Amino acid sequence: MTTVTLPDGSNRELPAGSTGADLAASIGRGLAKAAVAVRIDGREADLGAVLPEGATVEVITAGSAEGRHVLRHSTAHVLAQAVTDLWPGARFAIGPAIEDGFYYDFELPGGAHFSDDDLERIEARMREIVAEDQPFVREEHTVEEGLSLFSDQPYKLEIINGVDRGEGAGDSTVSAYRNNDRFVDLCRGPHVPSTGRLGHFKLMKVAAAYWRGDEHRPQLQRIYGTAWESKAALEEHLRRLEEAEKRDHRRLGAELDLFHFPPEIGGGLPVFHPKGGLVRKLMEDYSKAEHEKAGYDFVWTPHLAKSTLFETSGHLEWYREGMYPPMEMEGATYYPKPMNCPMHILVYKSRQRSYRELPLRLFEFGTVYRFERSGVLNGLLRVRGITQDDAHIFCTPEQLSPELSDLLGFVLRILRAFGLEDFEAELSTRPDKFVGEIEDWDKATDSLRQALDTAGIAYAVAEGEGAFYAPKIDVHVRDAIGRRWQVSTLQVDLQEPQRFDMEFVGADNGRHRPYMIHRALFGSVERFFGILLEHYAGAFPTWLSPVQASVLPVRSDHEEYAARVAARLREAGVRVEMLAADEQLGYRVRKAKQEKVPYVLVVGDQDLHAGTVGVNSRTGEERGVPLEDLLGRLAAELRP
RNA sequence: GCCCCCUUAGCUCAGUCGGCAGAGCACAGCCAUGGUAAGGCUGGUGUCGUCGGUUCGAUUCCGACAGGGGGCUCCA
Repeated sequence: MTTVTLPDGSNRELPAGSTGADLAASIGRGLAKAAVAVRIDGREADLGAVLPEGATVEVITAGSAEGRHVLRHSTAHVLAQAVTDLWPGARFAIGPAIEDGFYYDFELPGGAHFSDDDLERIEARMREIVAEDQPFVREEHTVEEGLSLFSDQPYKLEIINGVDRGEGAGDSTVSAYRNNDRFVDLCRGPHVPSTGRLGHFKLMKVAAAYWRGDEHRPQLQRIYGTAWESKAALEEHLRRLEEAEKRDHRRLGAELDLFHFPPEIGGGLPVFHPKGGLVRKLMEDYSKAEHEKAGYDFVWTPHLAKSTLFETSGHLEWYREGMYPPMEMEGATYYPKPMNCPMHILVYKSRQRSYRELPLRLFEFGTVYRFERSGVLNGLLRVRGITQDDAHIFCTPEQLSPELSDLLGFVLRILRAFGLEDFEAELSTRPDKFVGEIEDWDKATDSLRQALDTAGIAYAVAEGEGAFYAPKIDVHVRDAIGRRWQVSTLQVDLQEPQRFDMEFVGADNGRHRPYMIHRALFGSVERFFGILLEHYAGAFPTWLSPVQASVLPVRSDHEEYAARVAARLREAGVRVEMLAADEQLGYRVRKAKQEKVPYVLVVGDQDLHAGTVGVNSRTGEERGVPLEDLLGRLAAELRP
């Protein structure tokens, strides 16, 4: 007999030589059906693995996160098999499970490329493999055997050689999974018992990807797919993708007449139309008012500067490929600014500073220009002319920690005002290559950590992921459909104060180096605009809506009353428009609703005499609402 | 920058197995005055992304380029 411990702490006795599948079956039929793998003493293994005496064993089911991972990875193997069937001699690299699916990287004979039509052929072949219900048979090989088995697969050889060098935690063997005489793939596992367990998948797209993510190494053909434990889960996923497409800010930008990207201007350079411009102004006005209350000073700096400034700042040394090319003028070389910080530092340095005026908080909506590679542009989310809501805070060493805590609280408060509530932060610490002193890094990192603890939001620590000049906090938000976006960033710059030889006079009458905090709250106004547009699916909250109320007279002879209602709302500070009765009422309601106007107000005979309006809002429809009641409701929604 | 896909009316798209193109919405005019998501009739609209090649003839086939989308890489 073999005795194993289940996750709930109970023991179970099984005949000697029992496998994970036997265990699942002994617990229940449902579990046996849903099982795809097991975890034995914390290590994932195949369902067919023999259970050792005394082990702790957990059955992994298809619908769990780990189970989906196994399904997806197994589906990736089926993909590789289908590709090698259709393109004999194809080389394959890696095929991991990823969020929502999997991919596999290939190199086709003769450098051929996959087309979209190929995806259909491959998917058809995959379905045949699933129908054949081929077993996934695990094989253990020595490194030498592995090298010989995969002698025609250079990418696999590189992986095996990596294992040999100790990257595989000292293993001197490699494992492979064989489906039939023709197909065997190097893999750590685990896999589902057989291909018949798969089937709820779809190949999504083909893309190029560099081997090991290195653009100097060969470019491979990557196929992406999605895979789920049931038809319903797959369909739900595809439905979510459709939903995301409906929310696409580029589509909404056109439908709601907010902005566009004229090809005449160039990629990544949007123009905002009147309604988009108004939303943007409302965002900026609110932001400015809050910054003013929080003790910021407003500065303005130009878009160009001489090369010497960016030599001093180090941007030309470190960031040249991200900058627009230089312009020669009267013997000097000018660059469009890629960042605002050097200019703000010059404001600081315009005279001698005393500790008494610190912290000095300089704020600007500063438009910077970055030469983003054409392939990375992505609507408003990635542009080449970026308006940062940028501030630089200069403070004494003693002020650093309290300032950062206040700052993070301020950032979160403003984000909440825009309807974003679900935050996750990331604290990035000192990388291997860095500038400055370790004590400064430690102090800055501790202060950032303390700010996160004070704010009480969830955060992860990304060890060594900081910029070479600064540890930082990145704030991510989740939008209405659960997607994660990086917005705000707070960085403690450990380089620029040095490079610009910044100083202040302390209480001791000595000269000291200030600390410098960079921070952007929206990140970029354009990007934040795009995120908000997708978050709200175009239906901005009332205070941000370009048109807050539409007044619709039922017939022409109600137009005079409608105009009085509109005037009354306008006096109360509501952005209101009237849709005259030259079309049917239903048509005009539809039009206003499609424009996402939060309050559609219908006035007719009843209202004329009673001084009321019909209110069709996002929460429902009401008839005969007294105008004064409506004004009261609206007043509460005109501010964030 | 690299790979795949796309580009036909203001928008969404159909179409021509090579013979100068179409539907809905939008727009304009007229009629309809209608209590909550498309009333009716009439009408105009296109260098079929650009340039080149093949052809008697190219929007259609081929190539290059441009713009857009999805990825990769990058994001001091």
